[in-house]
Amino acid sequence: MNFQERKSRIVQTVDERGSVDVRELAELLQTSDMTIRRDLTQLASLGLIYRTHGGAMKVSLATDKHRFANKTAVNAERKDYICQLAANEIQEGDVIFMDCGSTVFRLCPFIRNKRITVITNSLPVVAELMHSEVAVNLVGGEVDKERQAVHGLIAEEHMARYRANRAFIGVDGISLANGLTANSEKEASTAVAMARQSAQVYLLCDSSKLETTKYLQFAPLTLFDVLITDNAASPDLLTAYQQAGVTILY
Amino acid sequence: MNFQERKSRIVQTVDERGSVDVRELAELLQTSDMTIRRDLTQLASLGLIYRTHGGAMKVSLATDKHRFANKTAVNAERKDYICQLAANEIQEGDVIFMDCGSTVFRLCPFIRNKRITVITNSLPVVAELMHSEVAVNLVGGEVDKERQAVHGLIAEEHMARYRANRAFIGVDGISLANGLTANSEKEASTAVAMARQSAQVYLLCDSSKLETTKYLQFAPLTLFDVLITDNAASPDLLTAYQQAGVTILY
DNA sequence: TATTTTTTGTTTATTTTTGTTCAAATCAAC
DNA sequence: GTTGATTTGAACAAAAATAAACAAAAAATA
Repeated sequence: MNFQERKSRIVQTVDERGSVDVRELAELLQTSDMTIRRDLTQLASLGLIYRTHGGAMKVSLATDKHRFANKTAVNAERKDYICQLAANEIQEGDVIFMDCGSTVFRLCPFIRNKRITVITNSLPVVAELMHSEVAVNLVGGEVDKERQAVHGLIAEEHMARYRANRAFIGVDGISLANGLTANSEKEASTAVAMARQSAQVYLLCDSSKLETTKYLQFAPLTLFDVLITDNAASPDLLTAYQQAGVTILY
Repeated sequence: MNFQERKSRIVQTVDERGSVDVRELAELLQTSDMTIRRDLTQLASLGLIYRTHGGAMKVSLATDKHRFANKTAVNAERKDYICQLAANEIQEGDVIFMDCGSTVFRLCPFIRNKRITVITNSLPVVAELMHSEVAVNLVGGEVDKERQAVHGLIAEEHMARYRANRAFIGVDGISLANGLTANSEKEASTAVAMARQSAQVYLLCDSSKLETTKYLQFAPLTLFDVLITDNAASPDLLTAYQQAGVTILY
């Protein structure tokens, strides 16, 4: 068995079974774990399979969300810490925008009992606030099933009709050099639209996202007024941001 | 079983069953409670599930659909018969309005696999069509928590932006003498707004509602083009309606 | 055949994931 | 409210998987 053949059999096996682990493949193909690992790394870089810790999966089974889920430690505590800070900023009677990011979603439990109005394009946020004290205004337009959110032209027109006291938005990446970046054009334009209509714009961003850059550069750091992050961020980094004129809460 | 697969299966199980507890999952996936808890925290932070004390729930508008579902159970067979007739009217490529009535909600299973666009103000309809072939356009505006729907000025403006081939609307009462009547002003005005924007308007109305009158008289019989009802209606009654110029499908 | 290149296997240190224990938080029933 | 049972997450330890370095084997080339 030459190594081309071995690799094609790996792809075949992964496709058949959906997922396999290194040990199984080594057994099946009568070779060492290390060789399998090397093969998997290579095949994954070609996009033929999706590499997991301990094995591999069929690409189609690993949705974007799961792919993200499988990445290292998405710190729930950090997000909750951030959301607690964010919730403290909210006043009774406020009208606030909430976008469809996963960090922003976690804000829901902290505002359940406040007498405020939330304008959002996120269906999970609506579901979460359905039985709460909060008055909800849902942004209309085309439903993006993947993100469980509403985006697009009509959605932006809708948002332009309202003025809010605060907007809470998330980003995929933020850096001093490249400003705010995102993985998706849709989320980016929604964030901008919400920011435009709000007196005070809060960026919710856990420290792991600081100084990371995603493919779409969509706004400068001046889009928001306050960056809320967690206390795991390095002090040097925070100082650098402050010197660049960014107000930080942590 | 690698850990990515485990997380996929957790999400899958939660979606299937609606809710599960930590112990069950640990048993099912042959792992420890702590591992399950860690997975749940992570998945929850991504918004894929909703973490509860002791387990997890499906994040979906469907979470509190049971109340609505109970309402739909009244005259279920008649309604399904009506919906089947309604679904037959729909062509591939159509754009249709669906309002927030319980009869109209039951149309969802019949259109899951059609390549059409649905414009609706009903959150249960959106939840139901989230995982279907149908493209969904959600009407924006203030969320009416009691009816799980969107109503109001902005909602009507939103609907006025679109033209549809067909509208499927429900009413609480219909009679030759009083025309269309409703229990709620909100639902009535939505129905009228949808009718105005559609080439063909279908009224879905089980026979128990024929010749009943509710408190709000909101439109004449000419609002709609076709009345779809069930075959439990008395022939005399149907004849009377036809003589009054109503097109009936049953 | 000898030499180079490529591929594979082994060892080791590092990283990631999992399991256990225990104090604190949460929930439910009173 | 208070109590008591259950659930939780933090800390730590154990297990598993990984990548890097290097050596051995196989293949390609001269």
